[in-house]
Amino acid sequence: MFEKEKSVVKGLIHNFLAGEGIEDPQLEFRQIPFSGEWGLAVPLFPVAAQMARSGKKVNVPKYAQELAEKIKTALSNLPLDFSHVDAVNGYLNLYFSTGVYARRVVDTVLEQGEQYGRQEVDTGTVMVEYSQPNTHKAFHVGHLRNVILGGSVCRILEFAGYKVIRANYLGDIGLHVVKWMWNYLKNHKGEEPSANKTHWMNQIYEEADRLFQDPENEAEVRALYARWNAKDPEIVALWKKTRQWSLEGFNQIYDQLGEKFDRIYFESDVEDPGVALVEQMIEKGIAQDPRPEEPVFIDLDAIAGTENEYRVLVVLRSDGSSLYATKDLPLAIKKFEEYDLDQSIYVIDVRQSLYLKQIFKTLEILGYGWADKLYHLAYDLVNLPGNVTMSSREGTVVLFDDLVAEATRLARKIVEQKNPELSEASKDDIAEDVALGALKYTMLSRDNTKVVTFDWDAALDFNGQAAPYIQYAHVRAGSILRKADGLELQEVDFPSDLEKAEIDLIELMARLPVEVTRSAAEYRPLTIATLAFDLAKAFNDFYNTCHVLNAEPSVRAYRLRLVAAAKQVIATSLNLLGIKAPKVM
RNA sequence: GCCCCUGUAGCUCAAUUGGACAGAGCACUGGACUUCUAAUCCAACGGUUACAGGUUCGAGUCCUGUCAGGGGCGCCA
Repeated sequence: MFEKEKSVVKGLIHNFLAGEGIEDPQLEFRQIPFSGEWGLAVPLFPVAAQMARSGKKVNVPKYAQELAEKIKTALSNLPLDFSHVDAVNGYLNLYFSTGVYARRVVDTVLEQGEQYGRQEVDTGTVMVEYSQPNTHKAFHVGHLRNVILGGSVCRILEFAGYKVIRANYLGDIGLHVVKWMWNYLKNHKGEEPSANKTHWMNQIYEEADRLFQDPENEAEVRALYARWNAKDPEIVALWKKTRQWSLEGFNQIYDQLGEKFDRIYFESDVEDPGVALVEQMIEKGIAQDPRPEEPVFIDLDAIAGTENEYRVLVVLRSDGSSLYATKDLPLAIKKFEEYDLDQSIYVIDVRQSLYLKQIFKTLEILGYGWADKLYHLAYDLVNLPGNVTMSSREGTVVLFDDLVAEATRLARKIVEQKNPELSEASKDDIAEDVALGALKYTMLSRDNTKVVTFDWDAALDFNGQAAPYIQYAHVRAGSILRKADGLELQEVDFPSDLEKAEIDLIELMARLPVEVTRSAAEYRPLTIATLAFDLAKAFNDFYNTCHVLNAEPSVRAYRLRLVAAAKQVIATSLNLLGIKAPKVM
């Protein structure tokens, strides 16, 4: 927003330093930490350090301060809209005229509306593969982190200028599917899924998993697996039908979460191509085939000339059946055949880091030039208190629909208290927006590399640094604007003696574009989550200290614009996190 | 044994990527609703950034080592 100012200032400082005999100085702009006034800070330590390195005997901090003071004097005629300049602690601080800055930020936000913050600097097509659930099984809190992270990263990348293709990869084959079908045929034949399809599918799966412990049952499942492998038409038909149920169940969940996929890949689609690819790799001498004693493998370290870095990747079982690696290789290739990708991102938990590194390396060895465009976006697990991993065998898994139901019930109770006069339908909507928002925010407000510890109390705590707090600020802003209906939102000047609360709020709004770029570059929704909270906090502070509707007309005029702009930026940041911003709550 | 991640206030987490005084929330304590929605705000309390060295004008951030926790390392997914 201040590129022009930056380049002008940079030019002036360059000229001055050149006069001092300093060529090609390292100049950068930072934010001035003290709130109350805006400006650009130029640290002069790098320049002073340059001098020190060039042989001159200087005390760096002292010299930096001297330089800052000299430049300050030289800049007596301030260009553009700067009001004053200071030299402090080795920094040259250039302050903007408050009113001019404030108006520029607010006008920009209102002019660009929901496009404010959108960047066009990053272009290209990027595919993001995320969610990747197994059909016929449950959807639990661990899966939730993946979807929420992947979904938010997609929104942020789009907002940063990329064309994003959302991909999902479903585990629709394997022992778990056969177990499920066996139990269905034996104990549930003819049944149809209940309203909550994923829940119903999972119940049958968990029962199957228990029964599988009995050797007699296991033998039956193995027999069914053989029929499945032989492509018995009856079993294939059942598989397709039940897979569809699972898909519909997942779509219920994705709808609720606001996620949509552009391309769905099935494990079953890449199994045969994978086996064929393994045969090719054996022919080329890339893979070794000691079957039947041992499985087909690739000695990556031997090929790459490394030690203990890539290890060994097993690509086919000794009985010829496929593994994850068998299928991930052709899948990667398929993606680049179908789309012209500049980047292909895998949102998968951190435990698979080595595995994905091996897959990427193998594709490089196979000669695919795009292998360097593959990126593993790793995130850590969702554990239970005491760092206990959730396990369906232990019965410690928290299912998605149980969690959402409980959170929604609680949110609904609070809406009932706060706003009893609302219609039942809108109470329901608000409760769901609040509940899902809270769950999403919990997942997105910690770094990808950190373990999320799930506990019910924290998940259902709607106070403090949480989505409902941010949503509430948005509601308050909307409420003011609604009551101001009839008052024109005309462009007006901002005074130079703004309140601290107003200044803080405007400063945060101005940061959105930069944060979008950074968040996209790092695949970290966290930075947006932090900004959203800071914005809400600043707005609530403003709300308490600065009255809008009953302020005198000249003040009211610019504050109304400020409120409208703040509402917009809060809504945009929530949207980037995939969190709904309700109108009332 | 080797590799990766993590370690910051009692608890859960930030920290503009090496910059100015390490900041929030929760909890605890004390205050604020005849005023735009109190799902709010204000104040107070809380720190040897795991430890020890090193690099640097400057280190929570980079390097080395140690300790602690988690994860990964040939036919699981």
